[in-house]
Amino acid sequence: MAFEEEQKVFDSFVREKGLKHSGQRKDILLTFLKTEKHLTVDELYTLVKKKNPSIGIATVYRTLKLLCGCGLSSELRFGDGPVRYEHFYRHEHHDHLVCVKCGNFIEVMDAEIEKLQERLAKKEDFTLQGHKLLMYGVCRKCKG
Amino acid sequence: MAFEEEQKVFDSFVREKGLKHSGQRKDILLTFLKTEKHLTVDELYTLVKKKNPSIGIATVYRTLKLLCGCGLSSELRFGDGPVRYEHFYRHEHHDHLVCVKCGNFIEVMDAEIEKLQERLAKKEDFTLQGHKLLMYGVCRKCKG
DNA sequence: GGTTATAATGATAACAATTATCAATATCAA
DNA sequence: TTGATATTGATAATTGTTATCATTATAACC
Ligand SMILES: [Mn+2]
Ligand SMILES: [Mn+2]
Ligand SMILES: [Zn+2]
Ligand SMILES: [Zn+2]
Repeated sequence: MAFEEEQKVFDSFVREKGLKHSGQRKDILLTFLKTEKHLTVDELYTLVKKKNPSIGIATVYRTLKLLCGCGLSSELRFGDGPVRYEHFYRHEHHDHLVCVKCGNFIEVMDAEIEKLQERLAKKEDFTLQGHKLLMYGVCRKCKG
Repeated sequence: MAFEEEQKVFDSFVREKGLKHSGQRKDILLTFLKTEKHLTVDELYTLVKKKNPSIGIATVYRTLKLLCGCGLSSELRFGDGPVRYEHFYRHEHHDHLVCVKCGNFIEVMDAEIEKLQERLAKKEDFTLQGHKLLMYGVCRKCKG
């Protein structure tokens, strides 16, 4: 079974918090890990049901919260619609170019932008902990 | 009466779209304009009711959509919770430092960051139309 | 000014996403 | 093995928002 490291991260988190393991959590975790996409709860729920048809959607909500808590995942919010979850563990920080035509997005990173944000925060005597930068526009494909 | 320019913007929009004027829309517009805050629908609804107690919240939702449509306002989405509306007309573009302790936020602008976003988009052959940058952390006050 | 087509309104139902509740079940330390 | 307690799935409740619809208001036309 792959994803030993990620499972170890989750195990420590569970132990540390006095939680318990469960088959459902394992199914959800592994399905999430093997699907390298920005998934909604519902999309992940549909995928996990193939492996475990009796799973409840509430458990998917709850488990994704845990995955965010232990640093394996992080939330992504576009306009309205449901929250999306992306991989976080051992994935470099990145921001997103969101295409307003097709809905796809491109992952990008710019060290200078990151640095300038720090400078900006310092100017306001603000301790920066994180940020979300969403850039909207039209992607290459959709420009035809 | 103040805000003649903003009212003119709204008037042209209404005329152009074949809509009609109404007392409610005027009340909502003026209350929005005189309140220089990042308001939720509910907050604005509460304020407008002081002037016009019979107003319905649906009309506030509808009118804020119009204000965004004509460029007088724009939406702001933090984590979860309701959408906030801020002034847009004749307000320079800016981004936000959001304090995770007190919930307040600071408006900031950095021309270099803006420029670098353009560069980043161009590299991906992406036509940039706009962006939302939220920076999370702890503000001066909350650091004690 | 009165007529009339049509847009706007407010109440409220419907909806979507999420969280809370709870009885039944599973986990795991002792 | 036992027993305290965490987890589960179903589903009710909640929140924020949009849709519906009968009634009312607006404004172009005469
Ligand atoms: Mn991503
Ligand atoms: Mn602002
Ligand atoms: Zn596209
Ligand atoms: Zn603060």
